[in-house]
Amino acid sequence: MLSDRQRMILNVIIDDYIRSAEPIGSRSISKRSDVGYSPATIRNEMADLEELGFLEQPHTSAGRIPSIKGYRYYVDHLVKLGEVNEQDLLFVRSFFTEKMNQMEQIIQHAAMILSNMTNYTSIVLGPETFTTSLKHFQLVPLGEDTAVAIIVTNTGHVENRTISIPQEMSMDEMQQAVNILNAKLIGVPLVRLKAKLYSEVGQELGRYADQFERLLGILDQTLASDNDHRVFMSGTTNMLTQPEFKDVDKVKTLLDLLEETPTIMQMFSALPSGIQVRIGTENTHEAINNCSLITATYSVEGKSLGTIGILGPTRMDYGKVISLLDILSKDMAVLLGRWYK
Amino acid sequence: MLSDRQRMILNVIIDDYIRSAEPIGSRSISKRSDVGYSPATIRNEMADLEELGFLEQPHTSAGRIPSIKGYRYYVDHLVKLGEVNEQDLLFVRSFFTEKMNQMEQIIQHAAMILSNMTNYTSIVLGPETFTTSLKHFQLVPLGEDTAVAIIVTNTGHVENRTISIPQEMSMDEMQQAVNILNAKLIGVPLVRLKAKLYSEVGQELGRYADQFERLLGILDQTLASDNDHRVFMSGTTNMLTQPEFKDVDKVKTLLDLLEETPTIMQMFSALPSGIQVRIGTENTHEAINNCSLITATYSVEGKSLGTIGILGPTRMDYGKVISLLDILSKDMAVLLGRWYK
DNA sequence: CGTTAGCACTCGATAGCGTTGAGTGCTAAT
DNA sequence: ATTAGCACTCAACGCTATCGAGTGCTAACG
Repeated sequence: MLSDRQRMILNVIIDDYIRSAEPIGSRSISKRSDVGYSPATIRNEMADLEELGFLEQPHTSAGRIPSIKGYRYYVDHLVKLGEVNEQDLLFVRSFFTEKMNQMEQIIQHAAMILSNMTNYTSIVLGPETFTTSLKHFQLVPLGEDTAVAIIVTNTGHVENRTISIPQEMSMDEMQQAVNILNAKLIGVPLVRLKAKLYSEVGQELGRYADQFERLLGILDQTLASDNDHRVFMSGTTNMLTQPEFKDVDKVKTLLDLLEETPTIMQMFSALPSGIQVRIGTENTHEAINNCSLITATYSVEGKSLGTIGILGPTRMDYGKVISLLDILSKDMAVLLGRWYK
Repeated sequence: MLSDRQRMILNVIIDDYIRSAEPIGSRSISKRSDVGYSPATIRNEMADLEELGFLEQPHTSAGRIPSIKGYRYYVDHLVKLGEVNEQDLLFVRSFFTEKMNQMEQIIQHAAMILSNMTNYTSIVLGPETFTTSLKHFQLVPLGEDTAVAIIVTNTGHVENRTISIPQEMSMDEMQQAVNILNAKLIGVPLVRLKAKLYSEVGQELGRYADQFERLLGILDQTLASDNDHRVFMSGTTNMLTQPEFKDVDKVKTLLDLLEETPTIMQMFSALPSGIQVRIGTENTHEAINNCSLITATYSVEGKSLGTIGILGPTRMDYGKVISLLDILSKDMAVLLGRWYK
């Protein structure tokens, strides 16, 4: 479809544009030592590339910038994965080798590393609920009529909620019910928990009637409240340093989007495994139509655990980001693998 | 120091400027129905006020804007506390009357209400650690060599951390040690916990030697890790809608500041009780030298629990914000009072 | 025939310049 | 003491000219 020379030129244009954020002219390309053609020749090729839809002109007599299609081709065929330099690699690894024994800590750090090394915004989703199961359920009395309900999952995630205990229920009764729940429910995946509660444990606890009903409510509340605990972000303000976000209005819509956890979850859910690149309008949300989102899933034994991603301008250093995500997703998988063995 | 008329004029200028964000001229003041003077008279007074340092002129032939000193005078002597209208009051209260039984939930909501109602950025600090004490300490085994350490405080706050258990220590031994710790340490304020650990419990657990040392480390880790859990923010992007933040650079320095939890903590710590207003350069941090920070502490039985605050441009609706903070801090005190009775 | 030099052309960006109008300070009249 | 009147200032706005980076086309070249 494209000649070697066209590919070369497209490649150079995109590389340069990623660095400079300004339209690239034929002269500047011609001057590069690795390009042996005159500006005129380059111009001809550029005109062709534009006709094919790989390049765009902001206006006549400006240089060319890559189009979405151009970026797409670049990502699919041209990009050289930046061989992450030794130093960076060590940096990444060192972050993970310290005593990092809590899952959320690992995830948080991953987000930080990503945003620090790329200067874009990083988004990390923790493991999906359906792979986690209940490890322990407990009530800790606080005062006369309050207690803390604590749920521990096999991933080491702890969810807690302070609840008020109905007057007519004694602490002892409560504790007894909790014991039964523990006996029956440990090991059950969180998503199936509710169903299991009603079906199996229901009969067993039948005689506890009222109390049981309340406890269910508590468990339910606790489970419902942790939906947003699993999105981590870092470097949200990095966006502001990019020249494409000089306009405050764009910044606002973008930052507002990032604050809406449900939207983020939705964007990240149902992503195919492996590395995905969504360029500009390929993204469903309008607010990021001039952004690119690169995501990588991390998984253990074939099971997808979660997703890490980088959000930056369409003019993004794809090579670097992709290779970084690749490394990091694998490292995370190894590290998190512990919890799932 | 100031004549009645000067005060009136200063008041009008600041009120108008807060609304319009644009320099106020003599004509526009004169035209107001409640001002019976001609522009010329107003001009004379304005010139005097400027000489006294209450007003500033961005440039000759522009209107006047309040100076820091002007705002200060306004806040100290002129501001009419916006009598929060019935509807808003109900709105605030309704937010709190629902089943809101977890401390962090209350605080989070308070931050949300504040930012929603003011369109500025709200910052809320949860109760200081020294008023909270240990309620419960527990280990939940996860796998062969890992466990979750859970600390519950009397405020209903739960702190947790996944830890790895040294090979040479059996779960039973561990559990035994935990039991002793619980027996000895419940009720001890968190800040004194560490000292108490070494002094009192040390001897008791002497024979557990090694294990004890490890457990200490665990408790220590857990306590050290929750320093930033207590700052809540809402409406950070509201800043962007203010005309004084058209400039992306200012926005960035500001948002960066807000992301540094330690700095925020530092800013809020050691604030005198009651309502405080820090205008412009009265703030220590340069990044908010064109902002005003209004804070209110909330306390139960004379003990200060925490702080709620609003960060906005110096051109801020002081009357509204102050009265809102007043109401909210009192409501929060009542609500949180439960935990401390 | 592919490549390149030359040249006219386009158009955003920048600078210079007059105009406008909001606002001031001063003076003299009320 | 207040106000009307007036000259003055200055940012904002719009207009025009200039500049230059970059293009597209044509013709010449190897």
